[in-house]
This record gives sequence, structure tokens and C-alpha cells, in this order.
Amino acid sequence: MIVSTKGRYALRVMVYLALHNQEHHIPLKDIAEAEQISQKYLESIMTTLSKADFVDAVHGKGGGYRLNRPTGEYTIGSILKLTEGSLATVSCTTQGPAACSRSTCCHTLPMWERLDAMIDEFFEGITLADLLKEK
Amino acid sequence: MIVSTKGRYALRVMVYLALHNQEHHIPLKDIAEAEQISQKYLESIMTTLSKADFVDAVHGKGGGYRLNRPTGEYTIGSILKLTEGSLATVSCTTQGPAACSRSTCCHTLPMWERLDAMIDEFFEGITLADLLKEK
DNA sequence: TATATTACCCAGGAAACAACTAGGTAAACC
DNA sequence: GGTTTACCTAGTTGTTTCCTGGGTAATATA
Repeated sequence: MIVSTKGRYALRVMVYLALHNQEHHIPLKDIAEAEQISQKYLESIMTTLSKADFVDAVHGKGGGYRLNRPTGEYTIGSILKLTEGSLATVSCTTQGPAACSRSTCCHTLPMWERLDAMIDEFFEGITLADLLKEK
Repeated sequence: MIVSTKGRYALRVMVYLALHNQEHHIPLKDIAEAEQISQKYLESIMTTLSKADFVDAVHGKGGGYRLNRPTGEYTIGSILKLTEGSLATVSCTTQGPAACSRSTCCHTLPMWERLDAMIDEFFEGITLADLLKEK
């Protein structure tokens, strides 16, 4: 697993907000119900998205969440990196090359680096707008 | 993390065996020491490789392990799938589409499937022989 | 045959992480 | 002032990862 529920939930919520991009904000409760995600768990994810200005959050009655950019400006990579922390496929590549004492002579490290680059390119090449067209 | 130490260790051992492909077999103890991997932990990995006929195992003095195919015939994908069980990036794609009740209307599922396909292609396109040329 | 040397088997355990829960406080609206 | 919402801190449960311990089975050598 490279992407946990945290990242997947975040993506689904962003898609949901994109599909319901109205004038009014959508409260967390509604999103959780519609997407069948634990409300409490989703809270922490939404706060992360809000702090990074991925969504606009409004308190009180009539409040909730809303996207604050056009869907084409959110790459999937940016959403996943924010919520997952990292998309590294192996621990070798998360920290610098100094992390592994064998890095200077490791025959597999270059492959991991190429894989990470490929995955990064994959996710950065897809936007929220692209996802809406799927299915 | 898509690949745990188990799969990474397996790869490193296979590379080690490829680089030391002599007439005689190499005992586990030597491999563990050279690669700085827990001997006990490596045992279970080697048994997996042996059972799948990826390596030839010989008991007793002078015994140990040895590759039993040319390095070009081992794809990285086959080694990782054997030791990791699966290379799926999200739980949605591990089981069939029936696993997730939302699969019929999920906007993100096609993306995960494309990602999995891309990663599979990546690993199946690299052989042990290719890794030896690295670094 | 005895002994050393190796691979194999089975069971468990510490630590980390993932996924979720509980119980509050702060802001905005009516 | 009260309701409705987002936000904050902490804890809990379950799973997985990584590793260890204590054996047994096979093979070679003396």
C-alpha cells in the first residue's frame, strides 16, 4: 500500500466538493454521510486540507467547506503528498542518501529512485478536473 | 511504502547471489553478514525463494544457496510479488471490484488501476541482470 | 556412526502504524 | 444566548512489520 485511507478519503472528499461546487459551503457531516466516511476521522483530514488552503472552511451555521481554486489547479500529487506526507515507495528514498549506509554501493537504489520519480510524475500529471471525467 | 524490507532484502540477496555466482553454494550466514541483514529474519525469506525455485538450496556442510537460472530470467516484479505478496498501491485494487461497494461510481478507482498497471509494467520490465549494471 | 554444518519449520513478541473514537474549545450565525 | 459548525488534544484498537527463540531434518566429513 502506498496510499492509505487517509489519502484516499481526502481525494474522495475533494472530488465530492468539486461535484457539489455551489455557492454555499458544505458541512462535514454531509460529506461524511454521502461518502460513508467516519465523521470524526474525516475531521482531521479536513483540518489538514483547510490549513494548507486547499479548501475554504467557514464556522457556524451555513458554514462548512468549499474548494477555493478551480479543479484544474489541484494535482492529485499535491493532495496525496499533503495528506500522506510522502509517496516514497521504499524507506531508502524518504530521507537523504545519508540515511542508508549502503547507498553508495547499493544496486537497487537507482531503481527505487526511478520508480519514485515515475510515480510522482504520474500523480502530478493528473488534476482533480481529470478525475471528474472518469467513470 | 509499497515495498517493505522483506522485498528489498530479497532483491539484495538475489543481487548478491548473482554477483557471487560460483560453483559452490553460499550459506545463509555469509549472505546475512555481507548484506547486514538479520540472519534469522533472512531465513524465512530464503525459504520463500527456495520453495518457489528461485534459488537452489543445499543442506549440510558446503551447502547454501545459489541461483538456478540466468540473471536475465528473473524479473524484479516476480521477486517482489513472491516476497511481498502483492504490489497493489491501494486496498481497493487488491481484491476484485466487488470488494468496494462504491466501485461502480468511484471517480478514483480507474486511476488506481492505471497506477497499478504502470508499476507492474515497471517492475516486469527490469531483470536481475539489469540491476547488476547499476551503480 | 558421530558430529558439525547447513537449511527448514513453528511459534511468538516488540514496535510502529493505520484507522478510528472521545471529549472538549473556538468561531460564526440566528 | 443558543445552535451550528469547524478545530484541537489525546487515547484506543487492530493490524502489520520486523525480528527472535527454540527446535527438527538433511547432508557432508571424520
